[in-house]
Amino acid sequence: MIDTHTAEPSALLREAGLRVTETRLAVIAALADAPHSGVDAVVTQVSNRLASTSRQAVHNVLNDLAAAGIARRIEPAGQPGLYELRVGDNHHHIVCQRCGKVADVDCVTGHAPCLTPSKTSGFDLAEAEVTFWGVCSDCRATEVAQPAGASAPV
Amino acid sequence: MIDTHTAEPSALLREAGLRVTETRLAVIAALADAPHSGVDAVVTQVSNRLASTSRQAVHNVLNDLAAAGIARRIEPAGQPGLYELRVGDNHHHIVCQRCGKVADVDCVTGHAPCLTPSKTSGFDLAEAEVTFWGVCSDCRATEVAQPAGASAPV
DNA sequence: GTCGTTCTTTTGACACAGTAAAAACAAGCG
DNA sequence: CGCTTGTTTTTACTGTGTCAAAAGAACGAC
Repeated sequence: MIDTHTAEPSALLREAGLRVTETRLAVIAALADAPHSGVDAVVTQVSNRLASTSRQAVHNVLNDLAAAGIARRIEPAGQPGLYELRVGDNHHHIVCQRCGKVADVDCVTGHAPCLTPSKTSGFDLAEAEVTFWGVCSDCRATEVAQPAGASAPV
Repeated sequence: MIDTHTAEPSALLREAGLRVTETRLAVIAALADAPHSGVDAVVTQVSNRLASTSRQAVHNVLNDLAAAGIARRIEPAGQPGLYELRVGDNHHHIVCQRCGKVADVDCVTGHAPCLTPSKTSGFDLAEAEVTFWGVCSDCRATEVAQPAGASAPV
Protein backbone atom coordinates (compact mmCIF):
# COMPACT_ATOMS: atom_id res chain seq x y z
CA MET A 1 0.00 0.00 0.00
CA ILE A 2 1.19 3.47 -0.83
CA ASP A 3 1.92 5.73 2.08
CA THR A 4 -0.64 8.48 2.04
CA HIS A 5 1.56 11.29 3.27
CA THR A 6 4.82 10.68 1.49
CA ALA A 7 3.84 9.39 -1.92
CA GLU A 8 3.43 11.57 -4.96
CA PRO A 9 -0.16 12.77 -5.06
CA SER A 10 -0.56 11.74 -8.67
CA ALA A 11 0.63 8.24 -7.86
CA LEU A 12 -1.92 8.03 -5.07
CA LEU A 13 -4.67 8.94 -7.46
CA ARG A 14 -3.59 6.55 -10.17
CA GLU A 15 -3.19 3.78 -7.63
CA ALA A 16 -6.79 4.32 -6.64
CA GLY A 17 -7.99 4.28 -10.23
CA LEU A 18 -8.80 7.96 -10.13
CA ARG A 19 -7.84 10.30 -12.90
CA VAL A 20 -5.21 12.89 -12.16
CA THR A 21 -6.76 16.33 -12.37
CA GLU A 22 -5.73 19.79 -11.30
CA THR A 23 -8.60 19.95 -8.88
CA ARG A 24 -7.67 16.74 -7.14
CA LEU A 25 -4.01 17.64 -6.89
CA ALA A 26 -4.92 21.02 -5.48
CA VAL A 27 -7.21 19.46 -2.88
CA ILE A 28 -4.55 16.98 -1.83
CA ALA A 29 -2.01 19.79 -1.60
CA ALA A 30 -4.44 21.80 0.50
CA LEU A 31 -4.92 18.91 2.91
CA ALA A 32 -1.18 18.34 3.09
CA ASP A 33 -0.69 21.97 4.02
CA ALA A 34 -3.56 22.16 6.46
CA PRO A 35 -4.84 18.90 7.90
CA HIS A 36 -8.27 18.86 9.51
CA SER A 37 -9.60 21.29 6.97
CA GLY A 38 -13.26 21.67 6.26
CA VAL A 39 -14.73 22.09 2.81
CA ASP A 40 -14.63 25.85 3.16
CA ALA A 41 -10.96 25.93 4.06
CA VAL A 42 -10.13 23.59 1.21
CA VAL A 43 -12.08 25.72 -1.23
CA THR A 44 -10.15 28.77 -0.11
CA GLN A 45 -6.78 27.01 -0.40
CA VAL A 46 -7.65 25.61 -3.79
CA SER A 47 -8.76 29.01 -5.04
CA ASN A 48 -5.26 30.28 -4.34
CA ARG A 49 -3.75 27.66 -6.61
CA LEU A 50 -6.34 27.37 -9.31
CA ALA A 51 -8.15 29.97 -11.32
CA SER A 52 -11.59 28.77 -10.46
CA THR A 53 -13.08 25.79 -8.76
CA SER A 54 -16.62 25.11 -7.71
CA ARG A 55 -17.49 24.19 -4.20
CA GLN A 56 -19.28 21.16 -5.53
CA ALA A 57 -16.09 19.94 -7.19
CA VAL A 58 -14.33 20.10 -3.85
CA HIS A 59 -17.14 18.12 -2.29
CA ASN A 60 -16.83 15.54 -5.03
CA VAL A 61 -13.08 15.29 -4.73
CA LEU A 62 -13.16 14.99 -0.96
CA ASN A 63 -15.79 12.28 -1.18
CA ASP A 64 -13.79 10.46 -3.81
CA LEU A 65 -10.58 10.71 -1.81
CA ALA A 66 -12.33 9.45 1.28
CA ALA A 67 -13.92 6.58 -0.64
CA ALA A 68 -10.54 5.68 -2.12
CA GLY A 69 -8.90 5.67 1.29
CA ILE A 70 -6.62 8.56 0.42
CA ALA A 71 -8.30 10.93 2.82
CA ARG A 72 -10.28 10.43 5.95
CA ARG A 73 -13.33 12.36 7.00
CA ILE A 74 -13.81 13.17 10.63
CA GLU A 75 -16.91 14.74 12.01
CA PRO A 76 -16.66 16.10 15.53
CA ALA A 77 -20.10 16.62 17.03
CA GLY A 78 -21.50 20.03 16.25
CA GLN A 79 -19.11 20.80 13.44
CA PRO A 80 -19.05 20.34 9.71
CA GLY A 81 -16.89 17.51 8.44
CA LEU A 82 -13.11 17.80 8.33
CA TYR A 83 -10.64 15.95 6.16
CA GLU A 84 -7.09 14.78 6.60
CA LEU A 85 -4.62 12.71 4.63
CA ARG A 86 -3.39 10.55 7.50
CA VAL A 87 -5.18 7.28 7.07
CA GLY A 88 -4.71 3.80 8.41
CA ASP A 89 -2.36 4.76 11.22
CA ASN A 90 -4.83 4.53 14.05
CA HIS A 91 -4.45 7.99 15.44
CA HIS A 92 -7.11 9.98 17.19
CA HIS A 93 -8.13 13.58 17.67
CA ILE A 94 -8.47 16.18 20.33
CA VAL A 95 -10.99 18.89 19.64
CA CYS A 96 -11.23 22.30 21.26
CA GLN A 97 -14.64 22.72 22.82
CA ARG A 98 -14.52 26.44 22.26
CA CYS A 99 -13.03 27.10 18.84
CA GLY A 100 -13.24 23.67 17.25
CA LYS A 101 -9.54 23.40 16.52
CA VAL A 102 -8.41 19.82 16.00
CA ALA A 103 -5.05 18.25 16.77
CA ASP A 104 -3.78 14.74 16.20
CA VAL A 105 -3.23 12.38 19.06
CA ASP A 106 -1.07 9.40 18.40
CA CYS A 107 -2.05 6.17 19.95
CA VAL A 108 0.58 5.31 22.56
CA THR A 109 -0.59 1.92 23.58
CA GLY A 110 -0.26 0.50 20.13
CA HIS A 111 -3.20 -0.42 18.03
CA ALA A 112 -6.70 -0.40 19.46
CA PRO A 113 -5.67 0.04 23.07
CA CYS A 114 -8.16 -1.19 25.62
CA LEU A 115 -10.74 -0.56 22.99
CA THR A 116 -12.44 -3.87 23.12
CA PRO A 117 -15.87 -3.19 24.51
CA SER A 118 -17.12 -5.33 27.36
CA LYS A 119 -20.26 -6.33 25.54
CA THR A 120 -20.82 -5.70 21.88
CA SER A 121 -24.59 -6.23 22.06
CA GLY A 122 -24.39 -8.59 19.11
CA PHE A 123 -22.49 -6.14 16.99
CA ASP A 124 -19.68 -7.19 14.72
CA LEU A 125 -16.98 -4.80 15.83
CA ALA A 126 -15.09 -3.07 13.06
CA GLU A 127 -13.28 -0.16 14.59
CA ALA A 128 -13.00 2.16 17.54
CA GLU A 129 -12.88 5.90 17.29
CA VAL A 130 -11.68 8.09 20.11
CA THR A 131 -12.30 11.79 20.36
CA PHE A 132 -10.80 13.85 23.13
CA TRP A 133 -12.43 17.10 24.09
CA GLY A 134 -10.70 19.97 25.76
CA VAL A 135 -9.64 23.57 25.46
CA CYS A 136 -6.74 24.59 23.28
CA SER A 137 -3.98 26.85 24.54
CA ASP A 138 -5.22 29.87 22.58
CA CYS A 139 -8.70 29.61 23.99
CA ARG A 140 -7.39 28.98 27.47
CA ALA A 141 -5.39 32.19 27.22
CA THR A 142 -8.43 34.15 26.14
CA GLU A 143 -10.48 32.49 28.80
CA VAL A 144 -8.29 33.84 31.58
CA ALA A 145 -9.24 37.33 30.53
CA GLN A 146 -12.86 36.42 29.86
CA PRO A 147 -13.84 33.19 31.60
CA ALA A 148 -16.35 31.13 29.70
CA GLY A 149 -19.18 31.18 32.24
CA ALA A 150 -18.51 34.69 33.43
CA SER A 151 -21.27 37.20 33.11
CA ALA A 152 -20.27 40.74 32.28
CA PRO A 153 -20.17 43.01 35.31
CA VAL A 154 -23.33 45.09 35.60
CA MET B 1 -27.23 14.71 42.52
CA ILE B 2 -30.41 13.12 41.35
CA ASP B 3 -30.07 9.89 39.42
CA THR B 4 -31.20 10.55 35.90
CA HIS B 5 -32.78 7.22 35.19
CA THR B 6 -34.55 6.37 38.41
CA ALA B 7 -35.80 9.70 39.72
CA GLU B 8 -39.26 11.07 39.03
CA PRO B 9 -39.13 13.08 35.85
CA SER B 10 -40.86 16.03 37.43
CA ALA B 11 -38.30 16.06 40.23
CA LEU B 12 -35.52 16.08 37.67
CA LEU B 13 -37.01 19.09 35.99
CA ARG B 14 -37.62 21.03 39.18
CA GLU B 15 -34.15 20.20 40.40
CA ALA B 16 -32.78 21.78 37.25
CA GLY B 17 -34.93 24.86 37.63
CA LEU B 18 -37.08 23.93 34.66
CA ARG B 19 -40.84 24.13 34.73
CA VAL B 20 -42.76 20.92 34.65
CA THR B 21 -44.75 20.75 31.45
CA GLU B 22 -46.59 18.05 29.57
CA THR B 23 -44.20 18.36 26.68
CA ARG B 24 -41.13 17.89 28.81
CA LEU B 25 -42.58 14.93 30.67
CA ALA B 26 -43.54 13.34 27.41
CA VAL B 27 -40.09 13.84 25.96
CA ILE B 28 -38.46 12.34 29.03
CA ALA B 29 -40.85 9.40 28.90
CA ALA B 30 -40.04 8.92 25.23
CA LEU B 31 -36.33 8.84 25.95
CA ALA B 32 -36.86 6.45 28.83
CA ASP B 33 -38.76 4.12 26.50
CA ALA B 34 -36.39 4.42 23.60
CA PRO B 35 -32.89 5.62 24.33
CA HIS B 36 -30.77 6.91 21.45
CA SER B 37 -33.79 8.48 19.83
CA GLY B 38 -33.52 11.24 17.32
CA VAL B 39 -35.79 14.25 17.18
CA ASP B 40 -38.06 12.49 14.72
CA ALA B 41 -38.51 9.43 16.90
CA VAL B 42 -39.19 11.60 19.93
CA VAL B 43 -41.75 13.62 18.04
CA THR B 44 -43.52 10.42 17.03
CA GLN B 45 -43.48 9.06 20.58
CA VAL B 46 -44.67 12.32 22.01
CA SER B 47 -47.50 12.55 19.49
CA ASN B 48 -48.82 9.26 20.85
CA ARG B 49 -49.08 10.70 24.32
CA LEU B 50 -50.06 14.27 23.63
CA ALA B 51 -52.69 15.74 21.38
CA SER B 52 -50.33 17.98 19.50
CA THR B 53 -46.76 19.06 19.81
CA SER B 54 -44.59 21.01 17.48
CA ARG B 55 -41.29 19.73 16.29
CA GLN B 56 -39.74 22.96 17.45
CA ALA B 57 -40.95 22.34 20.99
CA VAL B 58 -39.23 18.97 20.97
CA HIS B 59 -36.04 20.62 19.78
CA ASN B 60 -36.32 23.16 22.57
CA VAL B 61 -36.97 20.55 25.20
CA LEU B 62 -34.14 18.33 24.09
CA ASN B 63 -31.76 21.27 24.10
CA ASP B 64 -32.94 22.31 27.53
CA LEU B 65 -32.60 18.80 28.91
CA ALA B 66 -29.13 18.50 27.47
CA ALA B 67 -28.12 21.88 28.87
CA ALA B 68 -29.48 20.90 32.26
CA GLY B 69 -27.56 17.64 32.24
CA ILE B 70 -30.72 15.55 32.25
CA ALA B 71 -30.16 14.23 28.78
CA ARG B 72 -27.09 13.77 26.66
CA ARG B 73 -26.79 14.39 22.97
CA ILE B 74 -24.66 12.09 20.89
CA GLU B 75 -23.90 12.68 17.30
CA PRO B 76 -22.43 9.75 15.41
CA ALA B 77 -20.78 10.89 12.18
CA GLY B 78 -23.21 11.03 9.32
CA GLN B 79 -26.34 10.91 11.42
CA PRO B 80 -28.65 13.41 13.01
CA GLY B 81 -28.25 13.88 16.74
CA LEU B 82 -29.55 11.31 19.19
CA TYR B 83 -30.52 11.75 22.81
CA GLU B 84 -30.40 9.53 25.87
CA LEU B 85 -31.09 9.94 29.56
CA ARG B 86 -28.00 8.14 30.82
CA VAL B 87 -25.62 10.86 31.82
CA GLY B 88 -22.52 11.02 33.91
CA ASP B 89 -21.84 7.30 33.94
CA ASN B 90 -19.02 7.23 31.44
CA HIS B 91 -20.49 4.75 29.03
CA HIS B 92 -19.87 4.67 25.32
CA HIS B 93 -21.65 3.66 22.15
CA ILE B 94 -21.42 1.19 19.37
CA VAL B 95 -23.03 2.27 16.13
CA CYS B 96 -24.12 0.11 13.23
CA GLN B 97 -22.36 1.25 10.09
CA ARG B 98 -25.26 0.08 7.99
CA CYS B 99 -28.49 1.02 9.74
CA GLY B 100 -27.22 3.49 12.33
CA LYS B 101 -28.58 1.59 15.29
CA VAL B 102 -26.88 2.52 18.55
CA ALA B 103 -26.23 0.38 21.61
CA ASP B 104 -24.65 1.25 24.92
CA VAL B 105 -21.23 -0.05 25.83
CA ASP B 106 -20.31 0.07 29.46
CA CYS B 107 -16.81 1.00 30.31
CA VAL B 108 -15.16 -2.10 31.78
CA THR B 109 -11.89 -0.63 32.81
CA GLY B 110 -13.46 1.89 35.13
CA HIS B 111 -13.46 5.56 34.45
CA ALA B 112 -11.48 6.97 31.55
CA PRO B 113 -9.55 3.80 30.79
CA CYS B 114 -6.26 4.27 29.01
CA LEU B 115 -7.76 7.39 27.63
CA THR B 116 -4.99 9.71 28.50
CA PRO B 117 -3.54 10.86 25.23
CA SER B 118 0.21 10.66 24.77
CA LYS B 119 0.50 14.29 23.84
CA THR B 120 -2.28 16.78 24.30
CA SER B 121 -0.75 19.40 21.99
CA GLY B 122 -1.27 22.02 24.64
CA PHE B 123 -4.92 21.21 25.10
CA ASP B 124 -6.57 21.17 28.47
CA LEU B 125 -8.14 17.75 28.43
CA ALA B 126 -11.75 17.60 29.56
CA GLU B 127 -13.16 14.30 28.43
CA ALA B 128 -12.73 11.34 26.14
CA GLU B 129 -15.44 10.00 23.92
CA VAL B 130 -15.28 6.56 22.40
CA THR B 131 -17.42 5.41 19.52
CA PHE B 132 -17.29 1.85 18.30
CA TRP B 133 -18.36 1.09 14.77
CA GLY B 134 -19.61 -2.24 13.57
CA VAL B 135 -22.51 -4.11 12.08
CA CYS B 136 -25.51 -5.03 14.18
CA SER B 137 -26.92 -8.55 14.20
CA ASP B 138 -29.93 -7.63 12.09
CA CYS B 139 -27.82 -6.10 9.38
CA ARG B 140 -25.36 -8.97 9.50
CA ALA B 141 -28.25 -11.36 8.91
CA THR B 142 -29.44 -9.36 5.93
CA GLU B 143 -25.93 -9.06 4.69
CA VAL B 144 -25.53 -12.81 4.38
CA ALA B 145 -28.30 -12.80 1.83
CA GLN B 146 -27.13 -9.59 0.17
CA PRO B 147 -23.49 -8.85 0.96
CA ALA B 148 -22.72 -5.18 1.15
CA GLY B 149 -20.00 -5.01 -1.46
CA ALA B 150 -21.55 -7.58 -3.77
CA SER B 151 -22.37 -6.48 -7.25
CA ALA B 152 -25.48 -7.95 -8.77
CA PRO B 153 -24.71 -10.78 -11.14
CA VAL B 154 -24.76 -9.60 -14.74
C1' DG C 1 -58.69 30.94 44.28
C1' DT C 2 -57.02 34.67 41.38
C1' DC C 3 -53.40 37.62 39.43
C1' DG C 4 -49.25 38.62 37.30
C1' DT C 5 -44.64 37.61 36.03
C1' DT C 6 -41.77 34.73 33.66
C1' DC C 7 -40.83 30.73 31.23
C1' DT C 8 -42.69 27.56 27.29
C1' DT C 9 -44.68 26.64 23.17
C1' DT C 10 -46.24 27.83 18.66
C1' DT C 11 -45.64 29.54 14.22
C1' DG C 12 -43.14 30.76 10.33
C1' DA C 13 -38.94 32.06 8.35
C1' DC C 14 -34.21 31.19 7.79
C1' DA C 15 -29.15 29.27 7.76
C1' DC C 16 -25.99 25.80 6.94
C1' DA C 17 -24.05 21.47 5.18
C1' DG C 18 -24.41 18.38 2.02
C1' DT C 19 -26.66 15.71 -2.00
C1' DA C 20 -28.73 15.03 -6.88
C1' DA C 21 -28.65 15.24 -11.66
C1' DA C 22 -27.88 16.84 -16.29
C1' DA C 23 -24.88 19.20 -19.46
C1' DA C 24 -20.20 20.81 -20.62
C1' DC C 25 -15.60 19.39 -20.44
C1' DA C 26 -11.03 16.90 -20.07
C1' DA C 27 -7.95 12.67 -19.05
C1' DG C 28 -6.11 8.79 -20.86
C1' DC C 29 -6.28 4.88 -24.01
C1' DG C 30 -6.11 3.08 -28.68
C1' DC D 1 -5.91 12.42 -33.25
C1' DG D 2 -10.14 11.14 -31.62
C1' DC D 3 -13.15 8.32 -28.79
C1' DT D 4 -14.79 6.78 -24.38
C1' DT D 5 -15.49 7.42 -19.85
C1' DG D 6 -14.71 9.82 -15.79
C1' DT D 7 -14.74 14.95 -13.87
C1' DT D 8 -16.42 19.29 -13.24
C1' DT D 9 -19.89 22.85 -13.54
C1' DT D 10 -24.29 24.58 -12.75
C1' DT D 11 -28.53 24.67 -10.67
C1' DA D 12 -31.81 22.91 -7.75
C1' DC D 13 -33.07 20.65 -3.73
C1' DT D 14 -33.17 17.94 0.96
C1' DG D 15 -32.43 17.42 5.71
C1' DT D 16 -31.23 19.11 10.21
C1' DG D 17 -31.27 22.56 13.14
C1' DT D 18 -31.61 27.70 14.67
C1' DC D 19 -33.82 32.40 15.35
C1' DA D 20 -37.38 35.39 16.82
C1' DA D 21 -41.96 37.26 17.83
C1' DA D 22 -46.49 36.36 19.54
C1' DA D 23 -49.67 33.35 22.08
C1' DG D 24 -50.14 30.48 25.98
C1' DA D 25 -49.23 28.02 30.47
C1' DA D 26 -46.66 27.20 35.08
C1' DC D 27 -45.76 28.75 39.49
C1' DG D 28 -45.34 31.97 43.27
C1' DA D 29 -47.63 35.92 45.70
C1' DC D 30 -51.48 37.78 47.58
